[in-house]
Amino acid sequence: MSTQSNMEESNKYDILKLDNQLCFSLYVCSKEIIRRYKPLLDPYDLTYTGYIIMMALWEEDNITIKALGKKLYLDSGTLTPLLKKMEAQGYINRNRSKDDERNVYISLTEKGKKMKEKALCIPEQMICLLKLDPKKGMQLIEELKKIIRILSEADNENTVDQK
Amino acid sequence: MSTQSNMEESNKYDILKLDNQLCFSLYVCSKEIIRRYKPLLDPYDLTYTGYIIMMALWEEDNITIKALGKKLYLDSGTLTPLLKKMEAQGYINRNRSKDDERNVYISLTEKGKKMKEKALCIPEQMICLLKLDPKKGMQLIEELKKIIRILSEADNENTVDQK
DNA sequence: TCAAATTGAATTGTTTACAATTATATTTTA
DNA sequence: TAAAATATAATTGTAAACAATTCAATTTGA
Repeated sequence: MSTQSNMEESNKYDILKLDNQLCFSLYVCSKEIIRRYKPLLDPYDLTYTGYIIMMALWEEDNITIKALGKKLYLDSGTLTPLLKKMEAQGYINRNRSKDDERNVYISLTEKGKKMKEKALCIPEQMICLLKLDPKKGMQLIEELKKIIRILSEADNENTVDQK
Repeated sequence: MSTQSNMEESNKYDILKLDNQLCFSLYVCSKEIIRRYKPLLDPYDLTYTGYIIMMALWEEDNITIKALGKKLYLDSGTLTPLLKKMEAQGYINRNRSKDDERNVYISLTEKGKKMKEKALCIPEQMICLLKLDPKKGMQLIEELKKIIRILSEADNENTVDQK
């Protein structure tokens, strides 16, 4: 449909068209989905970023900010203020390690743990809204992870020489 | 690989895992790609958002902020300050319509038009970095557009009744 | 062992992004 | 035709996000 057809003449500027930009589609798609999370997360007074922090902790509790950032592809500049807010909200605790005082461990409070059960309806509702076929969805996720992997490998190639 | 295998036991909380979240993959993928645009756009002193504004205008020059926002999925709160900056940089002009003074038309300056030719290497370099197979890439784009379409249809369903 | 390098979190500054509101212009309708 | 409704940009306020820097703790290695 929008791929090259012999009806529309093609020219060298086609690669500059928004319709042919993978990144633009990703950018719009991710923003538009995240916007739809808002009403689902409002009852918990969490933003999407707060929600993925909770998901990371439900998978693995009591991890450092560093490890959390690696999982979520976020840095301390984003996480630190957000985690302080979530601590104030009673979802998590922040504990500086006695062993190595550089590390701050984040752990779930009872409230944070209890939320997991109630949160089950969030992805359920989102899958429904997206009319997502589970298989198709997982395939898409795998494609995206492949891209993410390629990018981080490209980074490594540019940094192996320094040691 | 990360889909259901009979090795790992599955439980009802699987849908809450980051690995199974389409939105999270989209979010990371789009952020990580956009971050890689930075060095390519720095020579033009444009951010990714400025770049997609340019792409929109290269496709269709002299359109209203409203139309630009619809194409790019951005609202005036984002566009107005950015367009003012890009006008100051000499890429575009902003003209309030004489016919209907509510409309502000955005058009490319000569500098803005000239950039199109030089910009060709930007998607080229990105495709190379992503090691993207053009066909696979377009398929992925179509999948993403399908999702975006479903979301906007869902919005319409919730607003048809008001008239 | 102690200076230098590295690490992890926090801070600072800038840019995006969106919701909600405001201001102005235009269109509708009573 | 005047009031009400609608449309478009601009503004305001808040939250993310990241780069770059700072600070303190730890590790390395000379």
